[in-house]
Amino acid sequence: MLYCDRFYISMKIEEEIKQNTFRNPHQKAGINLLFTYQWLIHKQKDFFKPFGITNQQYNILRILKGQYPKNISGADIKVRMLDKNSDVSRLLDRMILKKLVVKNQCPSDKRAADVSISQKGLELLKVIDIKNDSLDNILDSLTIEEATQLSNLLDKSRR
Amino acid sequence: MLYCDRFYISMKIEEEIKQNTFRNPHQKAGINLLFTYQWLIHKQKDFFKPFGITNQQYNILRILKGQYPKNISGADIKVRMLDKNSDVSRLLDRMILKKLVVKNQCPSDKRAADVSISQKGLELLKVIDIKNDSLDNILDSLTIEEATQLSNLLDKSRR
DNA sequence: ATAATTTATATGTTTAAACATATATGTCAG
DNA sequence: CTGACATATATGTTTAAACATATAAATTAT
Repeated sequence: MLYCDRFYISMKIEEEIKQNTFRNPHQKAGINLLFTYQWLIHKQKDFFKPFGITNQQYNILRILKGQYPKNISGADIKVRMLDKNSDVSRLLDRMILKKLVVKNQCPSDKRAADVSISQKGLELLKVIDIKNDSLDNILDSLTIEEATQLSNLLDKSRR
Repeated sequence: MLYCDRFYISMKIEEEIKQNTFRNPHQKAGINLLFTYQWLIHKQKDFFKPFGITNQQYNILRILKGQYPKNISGADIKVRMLDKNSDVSRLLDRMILKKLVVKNQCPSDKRAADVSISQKGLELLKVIDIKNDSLDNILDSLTIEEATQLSNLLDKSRR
């Protein structure tokens, strides 16, 4: 966590969006989820910016590293992604331009792609991993128990 | 809630993104938050689509209705928005084209805009409000206590 | 009063999201 | 084997997000 953030006073969602009443606790939770996402995603964006990649690109690198040295298809990447509506095809195009990933036609299914992380991609992840703590620590005002509880409530939210 | 959803079996985040291990509970909570946001935002997008507006446009309509019949400036809209990085200027342009909002120059501060919801905007909100339940009910697998708890944990997440 | 600074909004540009459609390969029923 | 359908990916187009910069009015300092 950045030092200056220690002086940041946390605000409730009511104050953050200057709205004092909500229809019900469910509406409030939903709005808070949308707001907190924006808060988190912008923190993450700031974190990734010096490395020249976006959140989604990092997400793909992580997925590919998890499979390394195996190849994986674009469809397989998609089911592992956080945003299932991602345009994987063009996301990969941009990452190929940066030489972070390698793509070939899959020999056993000529429709599919064989995608894997490149040496350069692995090295980038290694550099990012050194600073990983500051990524995880974005949420460290929660205790371990609270983080677990939050995750469980989010699972339950989706039915 | 849609009838067909009653047959949907909720999955934990591990299954949803096919990732079994996380660095720590905080990383897991963060990933779950990003994933659940995507789940929620796409549900909401589907909800708003028949009305011809986006989530952000609805958000602005709500804000303007909250002030109605008072005018409010673009900057004031921004501090009330869920996404503080919104391009309010062009968002309003699009809504003016749809005749959902009205914008004039503020006489007491000629830099500022006096924005208010139009009659057409109010009527649209009225139609949407009738179906509001299905918006709030997106999260109704949570009890009232859980929804409150989730909201509190989200507040705490942001320090 | 004037220059410097801040604030409110607009605009230009690049990149990505959203959505529909196309193409090519694979699978399966008959 | 053939036709119908499913799947994997690519591409075209429209719209919006991201970011920098510009303009104009208001505020502040000197």
